[in-house]
Amino acid sequence: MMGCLPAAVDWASLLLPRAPGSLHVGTPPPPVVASEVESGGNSAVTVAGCSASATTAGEGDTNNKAGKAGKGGGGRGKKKASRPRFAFQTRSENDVLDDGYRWRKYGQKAVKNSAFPRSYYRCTHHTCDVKKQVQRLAKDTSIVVTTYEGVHNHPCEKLMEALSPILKQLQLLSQFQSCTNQLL
DNA sequence: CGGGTTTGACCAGCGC
DNA sequence: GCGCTGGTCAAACCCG
Repeated sequence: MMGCLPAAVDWASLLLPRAPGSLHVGTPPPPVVASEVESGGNSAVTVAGCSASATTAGEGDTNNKAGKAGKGGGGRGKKKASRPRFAFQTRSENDVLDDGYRWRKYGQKAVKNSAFPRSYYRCTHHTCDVKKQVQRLAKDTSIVVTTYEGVHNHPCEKLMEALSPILKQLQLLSQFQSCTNQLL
């Protein structure tokens, strides 16, 4: 794919505890129509918790009313598991933002009120059952809505690799602060 | 050849 | 109860 941590995503800010409305993890907040947060020139990330409907689109209708021919193979259904779920909008040319994890696409659906299909991804890690949905906003096609479901139960090498320099800087900074405190 | 993507079909939830 | 819609499966296909 591409490099880790594209510039379009302010991952550092995502990882930090933020004010209410910025990031919800695991708690089903009220329906969110998140406002955009410009961070830089070309990047915008909006984090929104979501309980049921994470998409807000408003036009088009390209659903597939597939004729249901009888064929063996089915046998699944949707589980309404109340897993931690959160969504955020990214202004990006790429539908799939590289968050450091490896994802395998397992489906794509044309959803109602959206000219763009919704893609379904699943974490390729054996023990991990995290899913994510990716969809472009019909209103603003430059905005990609990514909905994560579940929490990774394994480390992300790429993410840690990317964060290690930042962590080192933080450690140095904390050391520096403790030194200055002693001097004062 | 193995892993990932595409795509058609099935199934269940929900609204009317 | 029925139809619509979203979510998922799995075979076929693609690519390194």
